[in-house]
Amino acid sequence: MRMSEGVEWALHTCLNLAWAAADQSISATRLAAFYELPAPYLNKQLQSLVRAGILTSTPGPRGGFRLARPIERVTLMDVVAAIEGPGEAFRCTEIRSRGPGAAPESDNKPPCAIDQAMRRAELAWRRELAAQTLADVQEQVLRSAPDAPERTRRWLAD
Amino acid sequence: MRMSEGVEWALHTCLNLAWAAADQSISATRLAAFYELPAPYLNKQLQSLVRAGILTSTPGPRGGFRLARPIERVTLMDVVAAIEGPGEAFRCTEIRSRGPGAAPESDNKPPCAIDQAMRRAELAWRRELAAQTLADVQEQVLRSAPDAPERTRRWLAD
DNA sequence: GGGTACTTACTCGGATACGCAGTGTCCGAGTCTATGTGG
DNA sequence: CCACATAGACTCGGACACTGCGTATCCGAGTAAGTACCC
Repeated sequence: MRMSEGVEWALHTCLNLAWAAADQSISATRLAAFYELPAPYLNKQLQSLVRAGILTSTPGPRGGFRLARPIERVTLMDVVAAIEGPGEAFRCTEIRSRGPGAAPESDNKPPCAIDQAMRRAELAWRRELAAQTLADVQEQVLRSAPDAPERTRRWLAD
Repeated sequence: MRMSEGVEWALHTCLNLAWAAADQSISATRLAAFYELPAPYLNKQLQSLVRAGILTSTPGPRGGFRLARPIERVTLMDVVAAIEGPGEAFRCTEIRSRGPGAAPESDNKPPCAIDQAMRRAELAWRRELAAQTLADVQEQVLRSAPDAPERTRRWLAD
């Protein structure tokens, strides 16, 4: 079970957009160059964020991407769901109702106990992701590297 | 991010082994037939469980698989780790230290804030998985379908 | 009748193909900007 | 000098190849049981 690498890219990029001026659009090319990432592929991920309503995109020269809303209202769950999709990691295929060991019809009504247990764990994961906003992460970065914002802002403006 | 289907197979199969007599080995072929699963592939998954110390295998006629220890001491985390591997879903590739936006050397010492946040969520997931044993799931099944154990035991003994 | 060697059939275990999602790349539609021209 | 038309360049957006992992399968090594045979 491996999460898409695009999630890491999207999170870092959203933070970079937060450091920059709020009313400034930054092109995918420049955002990609900041980390030496393949620009077209990052663009693909950013489009997912636009579809999810996290970013807004403006075409044409001087265009690019910007945050659709303040990062205080963007949770890690939002970004993960935008990139990875809303589907759950564990998907019960109801094998209990197949084969000679299949339970009678009446027993299929109660939910699969294994599915329930796995869902409970995954719900804890999602809850933790939803509890943390990008602003929280931003604050954490500020504490460990106070000069990061200014340095990022300068490079993006260059 | 999709979890391997083998996890579901492994969990159901471990419960089936728990229903059967503890000192009885059951072959992969019969375990697979119970749900009409491809026997060789299920065998592959069971081998992972053996390597993880959850099952023990005995070759030769009348051989097969059996639980290595009572299911009270087998958590969902054990099974998931055995099939999916110990690696974490989100893996920080440290893109912050690449490219022109790379932080100075001294700033690389503090851990990546994004990595920390993602680890926190994944830790909650793992904690919830480790908190539930197969015995808990078994008990849940008993409440919703009290006749399932006897039915499973009979079919496997047939 | 009892012990022994052998054959047999069945089991796990690892090595081998196939398919699909994630990864990476490319080109086209749209739009703003800058320039050159005419009034 | 100002307004306008035009050409240009830059942007996003979706459509097109490639790679790696998960899926599925097969065959060989090993073992216990059952059997036939000999003492």
